[in-house]
Amino acid sequence: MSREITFGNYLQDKGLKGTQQRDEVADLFLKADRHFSVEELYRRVQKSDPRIGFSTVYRTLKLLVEAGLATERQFGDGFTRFEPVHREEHHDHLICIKCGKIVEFKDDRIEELQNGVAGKHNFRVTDHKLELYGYCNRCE
Amino acid sequence: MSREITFGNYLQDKGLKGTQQRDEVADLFLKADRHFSVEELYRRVQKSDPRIGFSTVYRTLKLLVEAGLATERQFGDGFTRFEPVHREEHHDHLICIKCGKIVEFKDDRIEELQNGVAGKHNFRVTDHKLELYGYCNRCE
DNA sequence: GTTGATTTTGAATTTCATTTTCACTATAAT
DNA sequence: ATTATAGTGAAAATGAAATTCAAAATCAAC
Repeated sequence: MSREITFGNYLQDKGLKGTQQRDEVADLFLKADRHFSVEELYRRVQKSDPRIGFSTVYRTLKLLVEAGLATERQFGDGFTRFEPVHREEHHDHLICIKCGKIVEFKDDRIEELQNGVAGKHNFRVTDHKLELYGYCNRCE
Repeated sequence: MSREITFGNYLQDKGLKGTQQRDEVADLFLKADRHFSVEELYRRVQKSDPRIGFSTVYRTLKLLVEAGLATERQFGDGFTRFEPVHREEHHDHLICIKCGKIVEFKDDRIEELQNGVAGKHNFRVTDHKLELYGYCNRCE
């Protein structure tokens, strides 16, 4: 009986209104399927509709997070970044500290070991973050 | 011929001055051997010497990072946290999202797998961050 | 131990990403 | 269409972090 999770459905379920701005921001964000700082997404949004404001991009991104369609991350450069959630699977990041390139990866064995560690400390893990910082082959 | 890495030696090598304030801040920080937000360390410093300012705590913490005696971390609560570096070994964190408890752990097998992943993507990893978020047994 | 060039201090100010405000507009249920 | 409610965007506010600057402290050379 559960509906598909879409931004539109989320808004409706919460009694929030669907607006042209929200749709545009969400579309651009979700279809690009990569990491965005608010600034980056704002610039992209501006190109397709210059009348959409910074606040709206911010607010929409937060709604997407609430809806479970985006996650918020800090890579330590002072800017919060958002990324679309791929419903299938979790992933982690390799970050080049020179050029900023971000590569996603996934390793089931690492996740297993993580659960083992958490168990040893009597934690129930609900989320995790693994980031590897270094130099990509171009910057090396 | 390399000298021991101490804060005093670092300052001297860089032509910086050793001051009472720096010593106090560094001492309290290093000997406490736990995570601090700047605010937290500032409060502790205030108790032993109320005339030491916020900026000095900030600046000293940054110097400690430069000296390799502290690392800077973001746990996503909006405050930068600093922790003394234990020269022996790297460690990761288990964080309770209810009470804020932070447990350190280390798992060599995870580190090995990380290096494997990085290699596959032609990255040379210089640092990494692994954080497991969840509920500790008390908050569960 | 005094000097004096230079660095550090700390209160206050500034910065800057993010959040909030508020007058106005758009949405959607009736 | 009306109306109650929520959303918008420009501007202002917020708050953690960085910076400024006059006064104070440090330290190498005397």
